[in-house]
Amino acid sequence: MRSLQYRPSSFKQLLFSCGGAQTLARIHALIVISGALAGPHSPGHLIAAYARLGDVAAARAVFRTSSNPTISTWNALIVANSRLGSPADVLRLYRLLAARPGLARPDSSTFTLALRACAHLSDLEAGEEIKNRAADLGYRYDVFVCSSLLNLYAKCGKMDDAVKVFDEMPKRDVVSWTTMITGFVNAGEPLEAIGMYKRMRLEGMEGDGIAMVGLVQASAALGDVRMGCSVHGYMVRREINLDVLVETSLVDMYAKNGFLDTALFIFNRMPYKNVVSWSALISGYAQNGLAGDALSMLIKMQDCGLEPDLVALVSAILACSQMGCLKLGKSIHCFIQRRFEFERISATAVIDMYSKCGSLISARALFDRISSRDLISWNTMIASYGAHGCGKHALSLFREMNKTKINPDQATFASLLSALGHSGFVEEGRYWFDRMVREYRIKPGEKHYACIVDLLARAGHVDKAHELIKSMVIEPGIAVWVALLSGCLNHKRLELGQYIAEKVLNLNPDDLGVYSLVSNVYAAAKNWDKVIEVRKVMKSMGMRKVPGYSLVEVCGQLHAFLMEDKSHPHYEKIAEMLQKLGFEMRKMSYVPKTEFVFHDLEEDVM
DNA sequence: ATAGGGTTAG
Repeated sequence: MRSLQYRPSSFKQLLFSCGGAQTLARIHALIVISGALAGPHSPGHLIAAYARLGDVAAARAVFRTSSNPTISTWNALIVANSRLGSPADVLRLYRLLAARPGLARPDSSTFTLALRACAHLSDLEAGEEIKNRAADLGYRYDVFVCSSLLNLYAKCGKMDDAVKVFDEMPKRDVVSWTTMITGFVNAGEPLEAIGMYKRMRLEGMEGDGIAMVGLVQASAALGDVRMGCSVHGYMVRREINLDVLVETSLVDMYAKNGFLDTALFIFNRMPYKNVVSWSALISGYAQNGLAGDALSMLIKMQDCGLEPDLVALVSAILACSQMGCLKLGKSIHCFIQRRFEFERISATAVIDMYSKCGSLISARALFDRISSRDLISWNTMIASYGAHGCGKHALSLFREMNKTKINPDQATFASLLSALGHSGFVEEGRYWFDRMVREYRIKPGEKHYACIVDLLARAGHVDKAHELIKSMVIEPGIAVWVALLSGCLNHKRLELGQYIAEKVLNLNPDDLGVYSLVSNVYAAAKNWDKVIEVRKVMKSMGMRKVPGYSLVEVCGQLHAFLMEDKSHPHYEKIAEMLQKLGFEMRKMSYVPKTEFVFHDLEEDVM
């Protein structure tokens, strides 16, 4: 370093390669001693070096020593603020320059930095102003300026405007293409994103790792693991560096779509993982119903010394709702409240958890605390009422929702119709189904038909339900037929029931409950050959599949009950209580339907 | 030599 002391032009290189704060301080000292700052050399590089280390205070201090800062010196200071994540300060500095032309003339870097700050703040208005100013100064078609403008539009949900700018660009590079790809992914248009990539390849441009992240996300959104896999292979073949972000997006793509082994394999081999990588895996487990694995991963993450972020905790909440772990769910909720700001997404997840764990009151209390509810928060609360058999509450909440600016979607109606059905509100159900189609212009899907068929069939309108199915535009699936079938059973329409049962069996259901219903229909019709046949299928399935069970949490302890399961330590007491309850219910004139149930079950429980 | 695009959740 001593030999460099008197050669100020070498400082530039030195500053660029300098590693730590201490080295930088020494170089700074040398620069001061050599008198380089007083000379014609701009302190921009020194400021930039401090910016790279995130030391804005030092960057500012150096800036203040400069008497006539050039635009690069200004830019260096702006970068320092940008690095620190202070977009408001970036804009403040930009405005200072814009307001006083005598200071220094903003260049492409200045505009780019300012536009990026606007994207951070989602400030379209400021962005437009900057864009116009940039155009005036001759930067209208600058690739950097345009790319940051594209990004601003994309972040503000203005893909139409982004497309306009993009199409007018005379030159595009990998960044501008990638901005469009990512923009479409985030806009929920993965097919458009893929289309962009194809166009890019047609123009002879190769994508890099960041572009691949966009494609991996698009594959994940489409549930197209084959495509995701080929993107993965492409990166390996082209020796694109698989950094944390790329690998995390791969873990997410595989995990989300049920390929948890693959996801875990990649995850385990990641040389460096961060909180986001862990969260991606945890959410993958939770989304695939592997609640236990999700929770044990959360614990493992903490054992590795990492603090779970909100995403990991929301996934853990999801796991709790699947397992009915009210106590754990509550404590995670408290943990979230202590550490994070009140936030809509996590609140909605917690509402769902409380509801699924049986605590409807807590769910509603939290719903009332959300000040700006969105579609999903409304849908979740309406579905909660439905699941608890509170059709009235679901309907009145739905009416309240209609007073807001948020329009119900197909999920809202699926929840509403199911709520009305479970409460036996036949007329209301038919009424809202009708309005959904006519007024809200929502095309009924499988779920809606299943709800309405269930509702009609339950109320004894089996033929009407059958007619509705025949009038369906989409191919009726298992759910619809099962709804009708169960109506047939309840109303002793066994001739039709057997015909429907046949249809259901032909669709190869994957659900033991469906076979059980089919078997009951045949049993009611005394078609014993068929009963034996179906039970055989069930038996072979039972070996492969985990049968459904109910869970209840008592004092933080989970108790699971399977069909015909006597393994619980307090089985005797429980059976005794069940008998008592059955007796009480009969006294209140409730007549349980046991006539179709298998004999062994009948003897055991009733 | 300064600047633009990237990972997880209801």
